[in-house]
Amino acid sequence: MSTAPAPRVIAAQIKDEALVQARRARIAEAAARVFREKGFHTATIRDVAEAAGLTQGTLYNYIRSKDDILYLVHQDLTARYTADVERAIEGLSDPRARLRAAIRAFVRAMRERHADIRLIYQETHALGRDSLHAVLAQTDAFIRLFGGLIEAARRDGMAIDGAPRLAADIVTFLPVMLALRRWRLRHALDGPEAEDELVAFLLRGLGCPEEIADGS
Amino acid sequence: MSTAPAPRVIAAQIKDEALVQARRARIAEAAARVFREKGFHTATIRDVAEAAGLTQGTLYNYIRSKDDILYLVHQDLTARYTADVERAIEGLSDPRARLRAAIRAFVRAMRERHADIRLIYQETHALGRDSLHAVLAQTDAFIRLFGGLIEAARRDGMAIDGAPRLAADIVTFLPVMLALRRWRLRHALDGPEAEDELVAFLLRGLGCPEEIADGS
Amino acid sequence: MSTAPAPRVIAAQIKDEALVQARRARIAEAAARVFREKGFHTATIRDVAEAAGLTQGTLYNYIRSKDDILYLVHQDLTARYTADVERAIEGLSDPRARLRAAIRAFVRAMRERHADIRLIYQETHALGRDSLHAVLAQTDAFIRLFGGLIEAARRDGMAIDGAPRLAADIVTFLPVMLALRRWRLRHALDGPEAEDELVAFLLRGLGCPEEIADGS
Amino acid sequence: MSTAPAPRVIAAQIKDEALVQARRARIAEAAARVFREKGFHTATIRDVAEAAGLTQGTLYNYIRSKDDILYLVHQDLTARYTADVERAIEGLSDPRARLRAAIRAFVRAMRERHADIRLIYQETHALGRDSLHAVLAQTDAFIRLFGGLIEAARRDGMAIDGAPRLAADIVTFLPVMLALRRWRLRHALDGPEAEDELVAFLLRGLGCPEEIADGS
DNA sequence: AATGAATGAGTGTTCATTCAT
DNA sequence: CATGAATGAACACTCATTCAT
Repeated sequence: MSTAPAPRVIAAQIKDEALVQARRARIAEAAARVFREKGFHTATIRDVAEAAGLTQGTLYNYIRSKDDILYLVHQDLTARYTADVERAIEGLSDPRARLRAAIRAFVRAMRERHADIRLIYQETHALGRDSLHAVLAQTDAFIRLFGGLIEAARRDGMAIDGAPRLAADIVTFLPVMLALRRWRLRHALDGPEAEDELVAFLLRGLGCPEEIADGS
Repeated sequence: MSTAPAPRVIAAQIKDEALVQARRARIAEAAARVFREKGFHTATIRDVAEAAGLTQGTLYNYIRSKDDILYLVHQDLTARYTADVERAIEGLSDPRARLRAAIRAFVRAMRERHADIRLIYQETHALGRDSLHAVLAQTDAFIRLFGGLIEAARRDGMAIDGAPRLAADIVTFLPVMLALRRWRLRHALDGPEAEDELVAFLLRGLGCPEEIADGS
Repeated sequence: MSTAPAPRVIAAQIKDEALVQARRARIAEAAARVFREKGFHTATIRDVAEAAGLTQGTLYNYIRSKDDILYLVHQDLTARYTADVERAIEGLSDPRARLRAAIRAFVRAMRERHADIRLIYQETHALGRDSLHAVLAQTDAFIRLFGGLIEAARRDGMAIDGAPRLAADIVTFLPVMLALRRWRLRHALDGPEAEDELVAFLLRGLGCPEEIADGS
Repeated sequence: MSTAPAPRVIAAQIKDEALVQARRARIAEAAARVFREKGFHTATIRDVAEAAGLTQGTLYNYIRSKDDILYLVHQDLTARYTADVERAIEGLSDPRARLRAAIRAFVRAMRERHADIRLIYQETHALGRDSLHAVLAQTDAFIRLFGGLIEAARRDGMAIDGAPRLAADIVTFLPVMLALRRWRLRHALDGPEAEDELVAFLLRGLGCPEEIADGS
């Protein structure tokens, strides 16, 4: 429902649009795997092609450059956690319930998709100018999705007196900690407990601690 | 006061220890500049040497590999924001005041050192095994510094009922947003305002909102 | 009338001979266009196929290799200026008039077909062994055509006392200057004037300057 | 004495200017050899490096791109035949003698350096924009050198009534035939004979056939 | 201790050609 | 007879690292 930003167009040598879609999905998936393991710069096109079950030459029929691959990965991974959140609020109509569900879903996504999230935060800067803008636009749309949920909850009467203008940013950033601090949290506090604490912290910070009671 | 972790030892060709220290400081500073601009992988040893006013050959008298340089940079930048915080609480003895001052200082450091922080979060994964462990240990010590401050404040009677075990992590992660979301915040909410909102949010999240009143 | 050299045979996948002829004409024409713009090596088979309105696969039904295309182009372009000259002397029977008309026509062809001529002189060396021999034989026949015209004029009484053995070569080479030195002549001396000067120079060099009077 | 055009500057990684000069001379010489044999596009950087007795990496310390090498070759070969001509007129002061000597020297250079000349005429179009302009400027200067010689001879009283404005171009183009038509002339008319005929033809074309008598 | 030239393995990318449908 | 996806060998160029002076 959120206005999805126009994705960057990647030119292909292949005419069969359905084939292009399918292959690119496979490439994005395989590349994500490779990049997670070795990092974008260390990974070679050869690695990606092999992981995707394609030859180098064939790979280049579907993308134009290594940057295209990185863009494909970003686009795909961002779409995934966005879908997680959208799916979580799909049936709900109560604004407060929608916000709570969204936060929960996002927090969970950050924990479950930690490797993907780390990849994004590490390699976004390696994107070319156009790819970067497209990805940031996509991320921006996601953050604004939360902005809308918060605004609706407030209009519905929820008392949000904390960080009025930063709220959407905070809510979409703090949970990233579960991915970027995993090296530390894994040892200290694992699993869903961390999720619960984070959700509570966020709601309290927003100024609506009472929501904790009926959370989850 | 916090137990500083043993730094990784970098072997040098040069005997004069003072010279080694001085040169490495210059290298770290120059490399940080170069890496911020071009990223670690894109930057070449030549770039770093030139920026440091050394020749390539000379550079290699003080470091053993490109990874050493990245480690030097991490070590240096991490030490800087750590020092910011330590300096902020230096004269203070009241546990609550110490915690508040530390949070403030850290938030400010994240905003002012945004380029350095972004560099750290983007390139840490490029570190070699040993360098990575050393840097994570350093970061861990910093987080534990906050853990200690929080614990002290609690013992002093501060009501911290939010995220007891995650508190130190949250406090040392959320402000990073000022650096990593700068592409967005710059347009929305610039300068010290964002700092204030963040501090308030953190304190509220910790469960001690009354602290806001006498903040700063 | 001159004995046209046996052209190199290009094997085709297609049985319909008329279709093969038609397609190859289109390919030669399209390829010439592409090669003039980008050069033979820089141009891709894809470029040629597109320019000819064929797919890559179809293209390969009419030629066997990229070299075949280059040969087709050479063969075609050489035939064109040869036809220009042959057409110019078609109705004439007076040997001296025939020679003069041939020279004029060739000079004009070099100026008008400058792009084609440049293409020939630049890319002939890229031809494979067999193609090269075939093209050189074709060119040789063209030069011998002039040799015959000169010989006939001499037998008719024209005083040709200059460069008796090189005459045909000179006459068929000097005008090429209008194509290969176009980068310079365009600025200095454009259009038909250059043609006139060249013709006069050639006749004077051949030792029959009196021919200038009734030229054109 | 002629105003040499400013050559294109090629950036080097090496500081020792004398070394750069020496190496580049070797590279130009070796590359010319390789390009003559295989052509510019077919020759690889590896071929050139090997022929120059350098490793690939070292080669790139003295040039920036393959285009640089081609430029180096052009610049070198053009300078060679230019030097041939300049050397031939060095001691002479009589304008007519100077012109005659220059023509003779150029004709001889074209025959002796036929392989280099063919290389130039085949590969000039492969030069990049800047390189091309630099080379054309160099060639233009050479042609203007002849323009000056012709003008001086005319002022001295030599009757030049043929192709006044094209004279310099013709004189510097026709002899190229000895290189570009070598595939034909070798069989028909070899050695110095062809040279003599060409010189005679040129002088006759210029309208001063009496010069033939005291030629050579 | 400083210099800077040499090295060579490695990388992204291209493209002529083939062939199953 | 047409199509267009697949192939893989090849190539220009980079750069961290070494080492003789």
